Amino acid sequence: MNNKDKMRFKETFVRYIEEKGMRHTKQREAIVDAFFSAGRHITAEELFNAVKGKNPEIGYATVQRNLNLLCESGLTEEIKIGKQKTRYEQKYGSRHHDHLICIKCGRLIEVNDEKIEKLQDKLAKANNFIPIKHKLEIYGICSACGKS
Amino acid sequence: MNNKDKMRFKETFVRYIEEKGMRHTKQREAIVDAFFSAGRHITAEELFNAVKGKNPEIGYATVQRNLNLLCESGLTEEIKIGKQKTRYEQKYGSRHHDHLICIKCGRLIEVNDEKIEKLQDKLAKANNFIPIKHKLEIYGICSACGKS
DNA sequence: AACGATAATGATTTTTATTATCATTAATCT
DNA sequence: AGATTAATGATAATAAAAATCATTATCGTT
Repeated sequence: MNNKDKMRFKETFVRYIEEKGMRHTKQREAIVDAFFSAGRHITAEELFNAVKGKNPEIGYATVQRNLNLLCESGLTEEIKIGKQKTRYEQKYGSRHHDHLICIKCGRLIEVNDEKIEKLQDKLAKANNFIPIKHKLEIYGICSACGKS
Repeated sequence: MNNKDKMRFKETFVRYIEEKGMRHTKQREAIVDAFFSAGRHITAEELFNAVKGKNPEIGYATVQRNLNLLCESGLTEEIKIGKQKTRYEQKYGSRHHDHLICIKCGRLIEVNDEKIEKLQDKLAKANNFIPIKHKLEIYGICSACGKS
């Protein structure tokens, strides 16, 4: 995700915050910034530690709360895999994608298939179901783990 | 799921138990039986209450443990949706299927599309990924909720 | 059928992630 | 600047699932 996307992401979030009559704070800013410097699929705890580097006074609850806010705004999404703790993935600037999940090393590979997307919509409609979003996870062995 | 399937399911489970050097107990029997009488997507708590009807002395931990065993054996699968508590779905005798999930009423609709299945395998292989299983969940509004 | 080894049970505690509480702080409006 | 009230941070509460452990029950062996 490039810098332009980051700016847009932050602007979108600020707009969301303002629309809900919420306030802009140093902590929110720090959390959103750290969210980008960190890896694509981060846990609340990891993000907390990352933010603490520059803002030692930050509280865990604040990080958790703001991650929840980001999710509510639709800019971010929770990823839950098996017994792992919830990870957060930012959605802005990245097209929708599905995940290949390695059951050996836990690697997440982002993939997309337009045909599958279309067939999913068709499948939903055939059941008089209005599709809003979907989640496709394929579990298996990644190329690295397949060699050993 | 008919009675024949139930018998096969139980036999398969017994075989699994024996292979692992585990023992057959009244509680296991009662839990597996209740698992069938109950709905298709049941929580550990619901199953516990169901079993307690006929076996008041059953412990919660025993139900949980045996559900975990069923999952390990592959006969049963966990379904986690949003913040809901884990539900368990028996897999034996029912072909693989995906889920349409109504975000209004929570209804689970089981669906299947052979074309999607094949494209998924293709997608995985294009990434040098060996697919083992997958999970497709389409969230949206079901026909009943769409009317109101 | 009784014995012994040990798996399973059931009551309870622990763990772990997330949410709620609440006094204090700080952002925003007038 | 002052008032209002949202946000924070420390902590407690929740809740689901897993771990612990003394007791019970299963099952192969005799």
